[in-house]
Amino acid sequence: MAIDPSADRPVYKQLADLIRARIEEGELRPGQRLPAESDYVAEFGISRDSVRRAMAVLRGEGLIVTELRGSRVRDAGEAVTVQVAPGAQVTARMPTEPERKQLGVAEGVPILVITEPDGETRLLPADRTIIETGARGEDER
Amino acid sequence: MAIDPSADRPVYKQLADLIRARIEEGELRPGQRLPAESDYVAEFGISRDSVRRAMAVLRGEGLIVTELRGSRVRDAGEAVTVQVAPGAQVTARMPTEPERKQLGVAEGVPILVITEPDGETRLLPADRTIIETGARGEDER
DNA sequence: ACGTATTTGTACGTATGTATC
DNA sequence: AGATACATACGTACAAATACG
Repeated sequence: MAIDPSADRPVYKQLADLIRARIEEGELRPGQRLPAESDYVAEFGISRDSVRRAMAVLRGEGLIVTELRGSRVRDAGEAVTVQVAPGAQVTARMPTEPERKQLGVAEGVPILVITEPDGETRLLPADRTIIETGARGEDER
Repeated sequence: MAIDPSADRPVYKQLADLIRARIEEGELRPGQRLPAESDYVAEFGISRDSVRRAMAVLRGEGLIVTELRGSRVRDAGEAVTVQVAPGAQVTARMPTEPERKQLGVAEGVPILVITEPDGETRLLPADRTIIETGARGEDER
């Protein structure tokens, strides 16, 4: 399994595919540290630029998180179940940068937008929230 | 309003902030074409690299879409309202690349994941979907 | 406490490809 | 055909944060 620079698919997407597959197969497990960018550069003989693009793809998919010390496979984290009133509307979008900071959401994680019947809106981090609809007599959390 | 390369905040984020503000103020309206990357290069005397990073940020936030002919402000598009059964669970996440293609979702747009009480799951593009919950009995309150 | 190594972040340059106008 | 504009991909360099001896 290698990377073919002459293939139709861009190098960085090939690398993203490859790493994604390793994550999905469990070869890279949640919480586990990924090899450094320079490791991938050395392993596949590609530019750091391409490696960083691949990482950006995976971050955008919420599969990994990257810190200054390296990237690791995101672990699901426990989600809190939130009850919403009947008639509430729910959708989702990506947060803007200020929202992301304010809500403490990682990159690549959408936010759930709940509009209650009374017009109030709530923003919740999608990776830590499951919305349960219209069920009777249950509490949050 | 300009960009200060010596500021703490990275140039590309400053530019993203600036363009985001123009969008939010309505100076750049939905559907409208953004200036070309080279225009921003010229306007602020920064590298194309920085401009492209800024664009990537805004794409990631779902604020703009970029095509080969340029970028434009995403227009909300009509959202379809979907009813879900009481007891259904809803969350959201970013699609992986294959999912994104299969569902025809633009970059920077999350997907809603609906799990019905019977275990069936549905994936829906969040930018075109509003979920309305528990429509059993309009005389709830 | 300090310097060094590691790793990612940012930012510049250049070049080529490809699709559109 | 030519100009324009974005996509990809290589290179370099330095900064900043963290970890380690």
